[in-house]
Amino acid sequence: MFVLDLKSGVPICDQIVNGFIKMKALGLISAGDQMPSVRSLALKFSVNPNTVQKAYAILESGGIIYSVKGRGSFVSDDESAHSAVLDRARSDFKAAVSAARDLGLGSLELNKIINDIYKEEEKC
Amino acid sequence: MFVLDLKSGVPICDQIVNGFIKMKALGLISAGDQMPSVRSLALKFSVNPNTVQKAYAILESGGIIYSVKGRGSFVSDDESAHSAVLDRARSDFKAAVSAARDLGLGSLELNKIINDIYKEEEKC
Amino acid sequence: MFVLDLKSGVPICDQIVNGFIKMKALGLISAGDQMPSVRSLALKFSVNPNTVQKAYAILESGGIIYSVKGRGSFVSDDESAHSAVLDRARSDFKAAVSAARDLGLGSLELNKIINDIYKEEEKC
Amino acid sequence: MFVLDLKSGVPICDQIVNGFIKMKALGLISAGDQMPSVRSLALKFSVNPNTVQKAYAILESGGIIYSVKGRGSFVSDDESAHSAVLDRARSDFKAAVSAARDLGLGSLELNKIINDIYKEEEKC
DNA sequence: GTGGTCTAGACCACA
DNA sequence: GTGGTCTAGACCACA
Repeated sequence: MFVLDLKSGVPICDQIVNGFIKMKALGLISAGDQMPSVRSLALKFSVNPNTVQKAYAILESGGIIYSVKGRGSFVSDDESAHSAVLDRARSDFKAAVSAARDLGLGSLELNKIINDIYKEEEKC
Repeated sequence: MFVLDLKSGVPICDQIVNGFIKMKALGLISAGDQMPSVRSLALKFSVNPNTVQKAYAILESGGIIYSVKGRGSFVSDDESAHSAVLDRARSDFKAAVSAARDLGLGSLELNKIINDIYKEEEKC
Repeated sequence: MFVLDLKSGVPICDQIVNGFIKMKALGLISAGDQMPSVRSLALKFSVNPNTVQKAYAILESGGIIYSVKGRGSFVSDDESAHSAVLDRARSDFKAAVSAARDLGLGSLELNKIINDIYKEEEKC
Repeated sequence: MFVLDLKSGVPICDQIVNGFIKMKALGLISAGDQMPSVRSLALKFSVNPNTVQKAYAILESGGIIYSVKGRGSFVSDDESAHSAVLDRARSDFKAAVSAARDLGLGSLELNKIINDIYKEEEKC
């Protein structure tokens, strides 16, 4: 399970959305798996249920999960929805690379920044 | 001159700041050049003059431009400003890498995207 | 037999009710036929027995089926039930028309859609 | 402007979403037009600003409108987004027609229901 | 002024 | 128990 960083400035809601997208990308959750209930996740993260609800609504509108009243929320088997998310992530990243290039940063330095950030992750 | 994208979600103020930084990086404006007046730029972009004013203040605090009372704002020749710009670019890029990582993109793929974009530049 | 679509957002209970009504309309079940037991259907559909029970109660209150203590539920031969089914169908259809109208679809287009679908039937 | 029916059972939020979609379909609002502010619409409809906010978020996620912090919300010029909404409406309506047909309703009766509902509108 | 996020808490339908 | 909607009200960034 992922962790929230309340001080990061990134909306809690988005952190939850991204957390589950990453979990699916990593294979930690798969199509058909039941999501934790809105209330239980809110308790676990010590946030308001409405915030979790909003995150789940975003995931559902993106086709990543679906909800059944009275039963719970489940990971969708719509792979195109998940790949659409990754496509957008790639395109956002490309824009960031172009912006960095335009300001004069070299490819070697960008590669180094990436490796530093990913190495940092390994430590955790 | 650069264009504003109101739909992008990026604050107008930031877009103006980044636009001038990029113009300087690309050599479209140089040390000593006079900046457009706050009023004229606000009219041109159809935005609130306060927003342009704020962007100029940020550029000035970063040493990119300087203002002379009664005459206007000018592009600075302060070389230390250049490194500040690069720092800002690096920090923006780091944020983009973290965002991509959070969505499950691997470092290898990011490195590949960078190399593709920089190779494309060589062709030009 | 019909299938349930958990992702559709339509309450499971309603889907079961509609499924049997449709089966009767299509002649797949007839007056006197025994209904599957609540438990067996719940197992088959992997839903809560209470949900099937509720669906059967709705079907019974509509005169579509009747239950005999200790023996099970059976398809009714009550003709008045048929008109109740049609009433329900009409009211569902009216809701669909209102929804389409609210989104700006015109009556001419709706009439055309109907005619297209019914012409398609003639071919079969 | 459209009106809300608080007794209808249809979520207020959806009524607002559909209201604007219909207004766009009818040409009452066009690409680039500024939407009423969240607060002013909440006041006008006597509903909570959060409810309007949610409706606007749904419209934005569907590409119907876009928001600019500090400036307001505007009708998008993404026509494909609007036609996607209409496409879904058509497909929902087709499903309703098929369901009605399967239960034995004739095309003449369905056409009559449509005309009755649309005539009712004319009176208003 | 504008939109965006979040908490707190109520109430509903559905299983 | 589950998710969904809504109100009330606070606080934030941005223009």
